[in-house]
Amino acid sequence: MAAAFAAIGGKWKLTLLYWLGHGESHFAGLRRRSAPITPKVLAEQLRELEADGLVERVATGPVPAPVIYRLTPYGSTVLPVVEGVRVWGEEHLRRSPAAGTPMSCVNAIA
Amino acid sequence: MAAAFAAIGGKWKLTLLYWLGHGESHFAGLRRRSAPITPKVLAEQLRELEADGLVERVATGPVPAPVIYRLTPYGSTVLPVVEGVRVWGEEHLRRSPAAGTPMSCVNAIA
DNA sequence: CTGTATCCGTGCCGATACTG
DNA sequence: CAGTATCGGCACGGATACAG
Repeated sequence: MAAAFAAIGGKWKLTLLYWLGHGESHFAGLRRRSAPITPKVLAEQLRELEADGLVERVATGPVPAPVIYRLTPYGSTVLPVVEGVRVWGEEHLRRSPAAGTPMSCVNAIA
Repeated sequence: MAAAFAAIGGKWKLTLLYWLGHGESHFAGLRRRSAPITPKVLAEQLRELEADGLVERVATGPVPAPVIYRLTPYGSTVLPVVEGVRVWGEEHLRRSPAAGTPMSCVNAIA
């Protein structure tokens, strides 16, 4: 429980994993899709995901060239979990629409 | 995503839901099983879970009498999600045993 | 036994600005 | 484009003590 939470418990990690589950992406792409995340936080969360072996960075050439982020095979194993959370979250929204707004830590709509 | 995180993203909520999924329990029982949670935080998290309709309090008599907490029918719908997270967390522990110790927010072993 | 009150530390996140 | 640097805030969680 706690271990899982440590790996995917960041504010944006589920969102990032969700988008990466839809295909690899570069920094700016993730930033756009996960707005309004700041570059600093995005870099932090990506580095943590990378440290946990869920995500890998692949450089595509000499700078300036987009750096691609993609799920590792291991990272793909969380997708069902992420999807489960997402689906339940939608149900929860339908049940109590207020859930989307009043929270402080709720900005991303994945 | 964000809505789900708001509902179950507290530090102890997954753990509490897990235990409650194993049967209703009283305050002290939850406190013991979720050690080292403090009474203040336990009360907070339970109240939030209650506000989200996942958990209900039932008084069993005049004080001093144990107050029972149990999942609502709606609360039961998160159990699959919780279980998914838990199972993945175990896998993750096996893969990187370090995940259990270095994190700051990792005390509960559910 | 079931909580509440008070105080406090800090982890997490954010804004802004800057660099290769 | 892909980040890093610096600074700051504040909500969240925690310790301890007390109360019905």
